[in-house]
Amino acid sequence: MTMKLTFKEQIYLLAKQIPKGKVATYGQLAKLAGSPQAARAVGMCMRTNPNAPIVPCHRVVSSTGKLTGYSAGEGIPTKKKMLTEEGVFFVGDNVDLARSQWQPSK
DNA sequence: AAACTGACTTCTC
DNA sequence: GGAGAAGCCAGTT
Repeated sequence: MTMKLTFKEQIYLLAKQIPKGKVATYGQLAKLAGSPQAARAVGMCMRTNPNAPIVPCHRVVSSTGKLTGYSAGEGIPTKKKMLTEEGVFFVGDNVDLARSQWQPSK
């Protein structure tokens, strides 16, 4: 049978699929991974894993578009800067999800 | 194996 | 829309 990927493995695979200029919410990834209520677990995976270069965790934000946590650089400020550079739309300090949320194909 | 933790989400006021 | 409280999940100790 197939190798059962751990929850975080799936999260990483999904995160890597987020296109530049778009963002996904923790809950969104959780849902795509098969656990709609595991948004919290998703955040933890990002935090407990220093694989920043292979996983664009800066493209993952909260359901309100707020930038929560970021271990690299200056933290949130750096995260916002990176997203802005990629062309993500902002409304103040929050991402304009209406325009910049990733919409994966089914 | 149990308890604690946390980069979440949703509800109510 | 902001502040506070409760619920849920997987990982770590």
